[in-house]
Amino acid sequence: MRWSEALIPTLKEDPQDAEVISHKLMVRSGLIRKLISGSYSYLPLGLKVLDKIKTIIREEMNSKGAQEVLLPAIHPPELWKKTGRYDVLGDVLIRFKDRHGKELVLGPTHEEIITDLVANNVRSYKELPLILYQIQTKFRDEPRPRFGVMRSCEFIMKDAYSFDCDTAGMEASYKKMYDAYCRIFERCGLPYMPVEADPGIMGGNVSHEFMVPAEAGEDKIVVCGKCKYSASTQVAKCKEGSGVRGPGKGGKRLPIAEVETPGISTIEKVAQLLKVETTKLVKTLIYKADGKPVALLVRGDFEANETKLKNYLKCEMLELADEKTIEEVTGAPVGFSGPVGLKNTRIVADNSVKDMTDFVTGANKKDAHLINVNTGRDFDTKEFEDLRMITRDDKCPSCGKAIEIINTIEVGHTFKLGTKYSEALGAKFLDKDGKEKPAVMGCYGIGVNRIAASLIETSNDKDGIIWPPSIAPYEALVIALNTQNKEVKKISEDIYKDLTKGGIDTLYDDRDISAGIKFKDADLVGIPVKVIVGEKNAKKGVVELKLRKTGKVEEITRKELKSRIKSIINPSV
RNA sequence: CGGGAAGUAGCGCAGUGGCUAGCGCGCUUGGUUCGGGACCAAGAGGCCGUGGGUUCAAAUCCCACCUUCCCGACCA
Repeated sequence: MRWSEALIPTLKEDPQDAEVISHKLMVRSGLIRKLISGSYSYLPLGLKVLDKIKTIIREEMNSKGAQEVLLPAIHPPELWKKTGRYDVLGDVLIRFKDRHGKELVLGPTHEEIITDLVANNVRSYKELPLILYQIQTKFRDEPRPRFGVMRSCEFIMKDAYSFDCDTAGMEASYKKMYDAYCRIFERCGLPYMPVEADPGIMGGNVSHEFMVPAEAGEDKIVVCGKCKYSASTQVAKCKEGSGVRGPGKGGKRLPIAEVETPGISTIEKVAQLLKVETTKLVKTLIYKADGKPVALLVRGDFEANETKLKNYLKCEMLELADEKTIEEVTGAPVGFSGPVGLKNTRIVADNSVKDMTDFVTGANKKDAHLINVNTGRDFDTKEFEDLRMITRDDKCPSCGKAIEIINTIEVGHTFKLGTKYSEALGAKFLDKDGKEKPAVMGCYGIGVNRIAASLIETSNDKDGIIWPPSIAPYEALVIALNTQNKEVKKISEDIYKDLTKGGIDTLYDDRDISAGIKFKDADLVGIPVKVIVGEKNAKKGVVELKLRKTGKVEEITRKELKSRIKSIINPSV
């Protein structure tokens, strides 16, 4: 492609509405433009990147025997109602009506649709296993689209689904996809790490997230430098008693007493007023689990982990109770809840509360707290579990050494689904033993746009993007420094044609503008290999080859050029 | 949905009651340049987010709404 004919609107300055680096650089380098919040147009250069990522994904999927399909984006709500996700997804699911008044939804993901397809077309164990995938646009009404294409309402996802006769088969399919994912992210040049994660509303009990460490990441994971343990903070187990500043164990059991705390309703303020550490307080959080109130107790300095609570309670919907419910349950306004005297409410407690004695809680009474509360004496619960968020002071749940908590971007997620969808949608097959069984499923997602954004997030400098050859919009850029010079122009043209013919994806900057602009644009757009044709070198019969990543310069004859570039962009050949 | 910020030329911004709304970059034309965002000259380009109000007079003050960004809530 000739730059003079291409639509590559680069910008000198950061766009006013971009905050994170990848967003700024994607806009500045002419990859994307915003239409509305959470919805972006891909310009020629941006689309080329997406296409290269898709090609890598297809190659790796196909090599594992997965077959590509294309499912519709418009779905009937009935399928979503069958699995209950019509309600669970809530406002995220975009709903609308056609001209006949029939309700339709836009696909936020495709478990329901693919399972329905398999249910209608697969009858026998002989047709399994099956792995189907597609690369398609998903629609989600995100509560808060953010960071350019990192979290958008319309995005491209590669989603794959495996169907097997039994759990062992599913495990094998899962392994195949897991391996393919590692290959994909590796080939895209991403520093990724797979971590244990929570399946959330997808269902199933095991899932892995593929994370790219980046400051701008929205997710947090725990990593252990010693034993390589890594997990999403949502699921990372807290070793009992491993949080620092443990509660004062033992001691006397002092008589329970009420203290006045007018208008003091936060943990910090109560601790301040009573002149005690927040570790002497117990937070009481009232939740609604499938509509029923549940009280969760957590030591004052810890944070509740709703994922763990939800999994422990085995409920579909879990949300913090609203003010009205809290008043009904506790008889007091928000901020004064406590376990003592709670009626008709299940009380569950985090392990951090187990050994605490003489602690502080709300009194279930406006402007009052209780001191010297003791489990067993003043209230009771047998339900102690790991229900809090891990902190950086916790110890590695695997080896007990220090851990780190880092920000990451989720670029992929794989799930062992089991039979949740196949049962709900009737994806059954006749097995060898003549019995009808539901297919055992797995599902596997990759955010295609997110791969591009995460790469930029982890690979850039003050001048712009640094693409790896594998997903760069072009592999090489030929710069004719002075297009007015006949010789320079001729050599550049020849090189451009020669490289292109030789199978190197080449962009040719033939614009009649100053060299400085060409260099700045080249660095901004970040094409890995620059071939610079200037007057002086032309006379010497050489051209200059400069690498974006290292800045390394070599002078090279035109004869050697093609094979040298090939060895750079594809080292294995 | 709660808190905060912002909307003026394609982009980045200035203009806080006054007469024809500016600056830089970009764009067009002509000329000079040509190895890291060159220079000269002449141009084009604005419902000052929308609607209402206050005023002799509003980009500027007031109200409502829309849009965007950030933090939180939420999130596969």
